Amino acid sequence: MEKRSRKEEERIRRRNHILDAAEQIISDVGFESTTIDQIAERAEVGKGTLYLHFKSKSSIYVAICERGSAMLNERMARVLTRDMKGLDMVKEIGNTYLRFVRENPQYFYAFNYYEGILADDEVRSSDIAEKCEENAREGMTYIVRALQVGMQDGSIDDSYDPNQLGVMIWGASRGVISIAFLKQQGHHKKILESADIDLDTLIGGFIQLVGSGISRRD
Amino acid sequence: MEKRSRKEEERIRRRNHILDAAEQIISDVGFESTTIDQIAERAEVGKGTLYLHFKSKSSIYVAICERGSAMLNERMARVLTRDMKGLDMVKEIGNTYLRFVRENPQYFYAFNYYEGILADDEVRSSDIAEKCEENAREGMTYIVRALQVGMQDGSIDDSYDPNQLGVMIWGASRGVISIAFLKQQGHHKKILESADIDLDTLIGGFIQLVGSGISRRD
Amino acid sequence: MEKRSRKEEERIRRRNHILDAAEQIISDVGFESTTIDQIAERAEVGKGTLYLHFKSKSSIYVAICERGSAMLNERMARVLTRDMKGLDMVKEIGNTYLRFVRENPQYFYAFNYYEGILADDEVRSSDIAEKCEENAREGMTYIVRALQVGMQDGSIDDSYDPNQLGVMIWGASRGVISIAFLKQQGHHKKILESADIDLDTLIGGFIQLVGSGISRRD
Amino acid sequence: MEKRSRKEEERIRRRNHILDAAEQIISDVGFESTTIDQIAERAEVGKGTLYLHFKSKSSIYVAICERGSAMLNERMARVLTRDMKGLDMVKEIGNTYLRFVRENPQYFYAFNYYEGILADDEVRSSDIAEKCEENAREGMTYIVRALQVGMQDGSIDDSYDPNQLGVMIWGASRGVISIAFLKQQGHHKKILESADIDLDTLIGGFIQLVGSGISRRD
DNA sequence: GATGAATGAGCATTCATTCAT
DNA sequence: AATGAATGAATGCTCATTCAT
Repeated sequence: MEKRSRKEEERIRRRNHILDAAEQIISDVGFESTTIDQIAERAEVGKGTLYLHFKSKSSIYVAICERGSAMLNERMARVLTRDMKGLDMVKEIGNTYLRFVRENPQYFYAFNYYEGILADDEVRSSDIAEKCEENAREGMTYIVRALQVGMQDGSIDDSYDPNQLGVMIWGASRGVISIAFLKQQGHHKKILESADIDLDTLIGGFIQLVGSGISRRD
Repeated sequence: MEKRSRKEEERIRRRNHILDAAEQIISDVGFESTTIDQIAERAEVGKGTLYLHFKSKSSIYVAICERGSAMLNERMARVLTRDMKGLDMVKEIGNTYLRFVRENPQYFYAFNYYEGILADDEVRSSDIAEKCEENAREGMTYIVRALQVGMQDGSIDDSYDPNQLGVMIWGASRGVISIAFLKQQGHHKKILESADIDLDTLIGGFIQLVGSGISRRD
Repeated sequence: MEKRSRKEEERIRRRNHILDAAEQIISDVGFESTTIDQIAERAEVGKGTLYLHFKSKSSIYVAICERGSAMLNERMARVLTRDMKGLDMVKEIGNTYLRFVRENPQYFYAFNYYEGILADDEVRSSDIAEKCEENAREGMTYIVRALQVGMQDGSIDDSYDPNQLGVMIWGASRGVISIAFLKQQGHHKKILESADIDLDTLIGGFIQLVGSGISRRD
Repeated sequence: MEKRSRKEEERIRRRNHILDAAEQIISDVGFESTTIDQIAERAEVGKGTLYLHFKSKSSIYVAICERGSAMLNERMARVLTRDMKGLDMVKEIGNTYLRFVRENPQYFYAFNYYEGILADDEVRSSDIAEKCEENAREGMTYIVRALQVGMQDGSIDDSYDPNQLGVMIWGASRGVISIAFLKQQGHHKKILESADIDLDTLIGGFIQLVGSGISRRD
């Protein structure tokens, strides 16, 4: 059993090594223009080796999404264990999300690109895509749970449907962070510079805006 | 001058005809898999003719963005002329945005795709990209103006910076609408169906959420 | 109309030029190991140009078969116009076949390879494959007609079914010529050299054998 | 010596096991698309193990030919031991061949494929290819022997050279059977269906044709 | 100006073979 | 002996762009 485990471990290490390389290349040149050759070269493995671990280029991308969403979920789950009002939990989940994408921008790009990949039915029905969907659902749940807690403890306006509210917050957060990232890349310079905005201020303000929108008014 | 003008007019008509064709193809098969040949065939012009009007495939995409953002701006500008409270103006701009992307989904995809294209320096520094940026800035301004009106007439909390708030609302709206579109395409089924959400409800709720967040509390 | 015709002519010339090149390469290295790049290089055209004229590699092969079978048919048809007994016609068709494959060995390889290509449904249902089948049917008919003539003029035993007999002769000829070609390539050396056989003697003997088999005995 | 023999026996068993697997796969998917991985999996051995027994993929194919031709020879040899006229022996050898390819179509395909493989000099000079050639020569001899018997007992026209006649009959038989197989696979439908032909009728007729061609006329 | 034939760099993927364990 | 992970050369095909007419 010892040996079996060693082998399996090595397999996973190799797989992660390839994903690391892929993430680096994607960060450098973007999803669209990343090629299999580049990934193989960066990972210092043969091109064929990639296909031992992943069925196709798309499935590498999906695997990156899976890895990223699992990491993010882990962090968000931890917020729910803390002793605070639901409203603060929601805000804290927002901050967690922000920190995560700051530290791991490649995953943010991956998440955005993910939907485009799923056009391929082959990929869509794969185990890894399934897991990816499940992760997304789970992440969504953390937001909804925090909202429910807040509605229960009175910190959040309970006239909203928590599921719908969760989706809105999820989508809106993606959008705002997306804008913030565009700025980092130098896009929409005129707009964003005129507003004198940095990532933290923008997201901070947004969390406050949402917080204000959902908080109970007495 | 008459003849010159006639010629120029014909040029613009032709250019718009090509863009129409490109939009149709993109609506049918998506941005990534649209080819120059398809566009030329649909436009009923030679492939070479495309290159008389556009420097590259990317520049066609940028031109579509430009056209779309100009159309959107026109509609948003009209909201500002109406006699209503600033808060309602903001909401109405949101509704205008929603109606626009419902009626012209191809532009929504185009806006999202646009940023990816800008990686190409050649495109980035083109006149048309410049105009595109200018349009985005202008659109942004309409939101800011509505916010300023609201802060002045007392319907909107004036403790926010209107520029920052504008960016947030812009980004958040994009994100929420993006989610709604994903649902239409059948993505994230598990999450979105569990929340029992349709486009109108989601956006309506979101506008209410933002409205609630920014409205002045007495 | 003049210009139109010139264009079309050029197109056909180019197409035939590519087929010439393909035939040469196939003669040199065999069907299986011929690559698109080799054909393009030999034809002195870009790789993409090949795909302007042919949908796929397989369709180039089918086109070669079509060209070859059309040429062969033309020659066989001419035999039927001659003033001779049916039995002699059959023998002369055999000799015509022999001369054809001697002068154009590449077509013999092509015919043998043809069936393997048809596995691809895409190719199988193409216009060119259709034409190829039609040519094969037509060629077969020439043999059957000669047999019918012979049965009518009393030179051929009319107790056979001419259609069945035609298929047999067709198949047997293919087989014998195939053996003869193997010898040319140095295969089955031991067998063939021990029999001290050259192509002409072998085929000549075979034609005599068949002739003897089908001739009427009084 | 006992132990040595045991080992050797095991080696041969393993070798044959691999060939069995290879034949099965080839029957299923055809020669061209059979892969080493498939063979290894079906044989339930590691891919590397294949290379302990066979130098290359081609040499597996050659080994299949060797096995098949040895089996066929065994059957044909038995015909020669029977008490019958030479002409009937020839016909019976024909029938034996027919029965063999009906029961073992994979060998028929293998024989046809064999020549293509021999282009590779490496394979051509191998021991196993040598043996294959020897088998073919031996099979040829059985036909020649039967012809000689017939010429001696007066049932076959002795104006032919028996070696040449043997080659013709061998080649022609291959050709006719090949046609019959094509029909089974649905090729040349138009031709073959118009002749209303089944395998047995075709081959039966062919044996009769040859028999008639070679039989002595008084 | 308008055309579309020609181009060829670029790509994802396959698979026979090797070799360290 | 047996294995199977690793390899990378090789391949068919695409498509944005050019340029001679």
